[in-house]
Amino acid sequence: MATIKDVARLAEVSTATVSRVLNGNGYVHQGTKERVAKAITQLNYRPNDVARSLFKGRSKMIALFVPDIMNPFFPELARAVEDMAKKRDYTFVLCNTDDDPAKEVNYVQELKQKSLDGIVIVSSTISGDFIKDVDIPVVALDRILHPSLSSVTVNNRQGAREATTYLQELGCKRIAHVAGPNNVSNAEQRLNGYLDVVQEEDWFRYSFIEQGGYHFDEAKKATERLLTKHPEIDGLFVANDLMGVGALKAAQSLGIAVPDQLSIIAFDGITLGETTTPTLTTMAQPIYKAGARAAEILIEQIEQQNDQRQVEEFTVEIVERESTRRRDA
Amino acid sequence: MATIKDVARLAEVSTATVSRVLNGNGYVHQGTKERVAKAITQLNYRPNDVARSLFKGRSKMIALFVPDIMNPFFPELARAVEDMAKKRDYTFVLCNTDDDPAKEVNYVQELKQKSLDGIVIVSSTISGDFIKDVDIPVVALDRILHPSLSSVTVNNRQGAREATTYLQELGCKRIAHVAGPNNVSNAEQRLNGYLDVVQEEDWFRYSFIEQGGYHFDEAKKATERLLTKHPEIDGLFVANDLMGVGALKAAQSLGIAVPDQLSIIAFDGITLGETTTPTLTTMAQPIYKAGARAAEILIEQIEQQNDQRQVEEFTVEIVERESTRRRDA
DNA sequence: TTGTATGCGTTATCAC
DNA sequence: GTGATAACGCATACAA
Repeated sequence: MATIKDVARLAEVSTATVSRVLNGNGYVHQGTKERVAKAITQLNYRPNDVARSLFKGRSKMIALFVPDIMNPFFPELARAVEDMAKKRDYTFVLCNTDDDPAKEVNYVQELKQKSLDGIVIVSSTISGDFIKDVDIPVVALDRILHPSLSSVTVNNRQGAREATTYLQELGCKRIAHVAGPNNVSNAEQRLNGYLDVVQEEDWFRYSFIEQGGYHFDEAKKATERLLTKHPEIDGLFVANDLMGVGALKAAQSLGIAVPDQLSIIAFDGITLGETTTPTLTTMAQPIYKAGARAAEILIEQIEQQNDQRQVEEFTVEIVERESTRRRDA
Repeated sequence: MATIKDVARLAEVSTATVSRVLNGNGYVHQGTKERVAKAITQLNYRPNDVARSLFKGRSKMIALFVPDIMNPFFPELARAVEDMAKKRDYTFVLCNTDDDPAKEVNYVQELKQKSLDGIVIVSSTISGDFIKDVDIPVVALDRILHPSLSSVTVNNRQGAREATTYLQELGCKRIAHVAGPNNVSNAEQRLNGYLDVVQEEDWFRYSFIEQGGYHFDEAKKATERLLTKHPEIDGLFVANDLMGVGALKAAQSLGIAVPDQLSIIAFDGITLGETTTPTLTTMAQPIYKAGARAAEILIEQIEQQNDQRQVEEFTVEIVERESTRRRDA
């Protein structure tokens, strides 16, 4: 690989001048500029980003932390962040944290050694105190982590209210909820939204709620428990789509017809919900937009175009598919 | 961040000595070693990887190129490569190429400026001539790219034969194929495996084959065409699971019962096939193992533990689920 | 408008 | 055993 010295030699100028034309800084005579440009193309010269990083202390790299890219919610988020990174000339690093705080801290450590410029993080486990002391920009995505951080989320509580109300309007009389993990902010908000709507109903009891931990299998079992102990359930709000598919499977295994006997609505709007039979009604997030916006905020923060904390909340929208149907009166 | 100089000063030695204890190179007195170690912990010193990279010309980073992480085949591959990277102390960069040769070339360019150490690539579009001239190690995964490259794949042709034979053994008399794109090596191999089994059958005609381009929607349409023009089809081999789900949907929309009237078997073994109704029978690849092995070979090549080209082929295995059933005689 | 010199934080070479 | 010091490739402060 040619270096800036080779270019300087060929163009018969100093390296400083080459650097100037490279970065468009300072004055440089039109004629020499052209000589340098010619030398650059002749040698097919590309600046060494590592040397640049060393000098600048910045690397033009950002990372996305997700619990596990194999969870079908995250690929679209990853794609969005990567697209924005590329658009802004950043390299995209992906880290799977398994919701393990030790791994998260370890990643931060290693990436800082590489002068990583910033992190978009989806996490509920990392200590807020740790993350606020990380001295590079961090943007929380999908879940709130710490009040000092910028974040991009959706209106989970309101969305959950709408989902539950939708089931009511369909004519469901007994609406249960398969909840996400109780230490995750968005799961709590979805639970609260559900409670907002049903808590005052005379039939309501807490036994209409079961934990599904955002996992397919757990949700399937949770749904089986719900439908067994409360056969009167005719509507189910599930905290995310992955669990929603688990719920679908549970109903099937118990011989309960969806949507004829039971309407199911979930949350997220991932593609998975379009491939099941019946397809899954859901409160769809603008997943791609949220991911892209998080990356954009991060980059603005890195480049100090906008240094202050930003909190953005997108709106979810119902997507009616086959797993819900109006009940006959 | 503390630097090696700070450590040297605190331990009252030279930076050279600190470097020695850091890397375990050269002789250093036990006592000084301890002093240095103490200074390191006291300052919470971490070496600057950028400076190291600049000196060494290597970055301890590897990349994975995939067409699109949103395609459900790739997240497991990405996870595998990332896990192996982490295990060997490499940082993991993810690139979505959209099967666009220009983007691929551009990524290579930019990553080389960052001294990226190597690439695991899933691609059918990049020019083999270009990639063989990339002067860092490259390992092809899932698809063959160029004869000079190391690669990790599966026995596509044999797997396709087994899938087709399996349908025959089930009693299917007219077996059609929804094929992948015709410029992709593994898709061609799967098509050939199908042909190996059915080409000599007297009923066989090329109209039993339709292109699905490895896309859900295309496969759905292709299947509708197949089942419309050949209502006698009772067995379908689909070139991958994503398309298999599309085929399932097509059959449903035509009112054809799977597996009662039509048995469907696909290829890959991704999780998606477990969530459909009926679940999808498939020739399952050891996706995670293949990804991990590709990364391992890459790293061996980078670290010159094993410099020569490696070609590994894993074996696929049938996973019988609900989309196939023995036909009554 | 351009060149010289210095530093970014490491590692390796060569003395001592 | 240990310490100066050059070098990795670039960008900037300062001179000219």
